[in-house]
Amino acid sequence: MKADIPLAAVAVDLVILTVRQDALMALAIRRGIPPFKGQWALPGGFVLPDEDLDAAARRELAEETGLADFRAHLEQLATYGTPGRDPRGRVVSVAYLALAPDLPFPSAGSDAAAARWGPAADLVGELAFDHPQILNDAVERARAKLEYTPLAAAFCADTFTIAELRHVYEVVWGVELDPRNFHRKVTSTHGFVVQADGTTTRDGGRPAQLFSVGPAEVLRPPLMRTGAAGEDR
Amino acid sequence: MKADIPLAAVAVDLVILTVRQDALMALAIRRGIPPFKGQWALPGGFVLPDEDLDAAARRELAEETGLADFRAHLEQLATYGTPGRDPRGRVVSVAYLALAPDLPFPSAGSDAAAARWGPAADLVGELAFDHPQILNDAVERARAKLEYTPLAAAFCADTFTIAELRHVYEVVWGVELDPRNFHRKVTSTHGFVVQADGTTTRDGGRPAQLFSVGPAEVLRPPLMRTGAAGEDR
DNA sequence: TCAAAAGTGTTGAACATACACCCATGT
DNA sequence: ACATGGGTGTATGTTCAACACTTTTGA
Repeated sequence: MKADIPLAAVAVDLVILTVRQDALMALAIRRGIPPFKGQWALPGGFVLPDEDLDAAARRELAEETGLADFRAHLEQLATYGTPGRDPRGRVVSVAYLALAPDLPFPSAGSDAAAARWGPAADLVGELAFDHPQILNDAVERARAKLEYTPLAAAFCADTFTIAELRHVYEVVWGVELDPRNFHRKVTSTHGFVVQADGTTTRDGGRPAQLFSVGPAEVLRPPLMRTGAAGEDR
Repeated sequence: MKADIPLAAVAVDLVILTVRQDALMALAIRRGIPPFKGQWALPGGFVLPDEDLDAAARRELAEETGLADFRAHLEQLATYGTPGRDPRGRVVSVAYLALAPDLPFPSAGSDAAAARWGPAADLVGELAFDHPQILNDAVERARAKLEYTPLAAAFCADTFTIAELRHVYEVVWGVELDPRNFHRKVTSTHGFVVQADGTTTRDGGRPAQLFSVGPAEVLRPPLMRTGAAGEDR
């Protein structure tokens, strides 16, 4: 490569979101090494030579969550490269957004002294680097994507009830949805969910049919818009 | 910076789209230096030390189009960093999407022997590097964004008629829209367009009211969906 | 006066919201 | 039996596609 081309370190940072305890949560890592040692930050790390960006993100996801071959949605979010964003020098960071179901993570990985789930709203005020901005962008992206993709199911287990799926929308959007209209809408949207075997009463009341995500078809039309709540009078 | 952190060159590549001659066109540069000398590619260049990514994109936009202080929409698209995508070595490229009105560009810049507008559909088969993929992603993004943002006006001059705005949608989406329903929809969507002074007959027929983009307000609701054409019988 | 484009009115269909109401389980 | 959540039916309102019709210019 020509000598006069400026070089930079390339990192990937992960915003791993999940719905947990009625809140939208993100995974944060307590930094075990400088800079910002002891502070919370997004999980991430440098891209290896000859490693693809997506592969680096997937590797970090597996490392930090302690789960290999992890069933989660992962997509590139945006790239942050403002000079001075990392005191070590020029670091260009490619941020990724991961949506995961609520699983009890072993967490705590390589250079991390600790890891924790925190409400996204709270973490924005605690993270080091420019990670608050990245987290904000990630949450905004997630909110937007629920509107026109069937991505909400990425927050659920392999099989789920319609009510659990509705809970995802309610938490991510901070609204209440009418259970009856939501049920109709989801089940009548072709390709969104497909009936799975069995029912469950884990939410109490009448047994609920289990569903799983539909086959990877194209789903162009808008899937969900607001649709406010209502009460029987 | 620690010595064992792998470094990479960071570039910005631009997909500059415009609507021209009833087609969605992109700006291509004939490369004046190796690699791929003589072939067509997207305009772009390396990010300077201490230069922000957005600033680098804006600088390249000004350089390649020959227009400084350019009134165009510019947003980050995605980042491409597959090892081997550039034969010179590890190059991570942050792609930007620009939407410009149809202006007669002086074009031809620094290391470019020539520049030309080409239909996006054709250029996909001609570009060097992984630029066909970048162009594809850009067109897809542009198409999607017209649906839920007022961005179509970025393809128009400072003032425009509703018919000109409709033409943008028709070309980008490859559909025909009903002029009457489109007119009603656009003018009744608060904050999309505001009446400007004067009328024009440049499209023939009855003089058309001129409009300009509304003040930078929030426009969350979906602005445009298909809405096929129809004929009076 | 005719063609061509701008713009308004109206109607039937599709869809969304807000509920009443019934169903199937655990306690 | 009754509380709890699952799921269906239905009326009312809103949005949208289709298209008839009027307006205003240039040729």
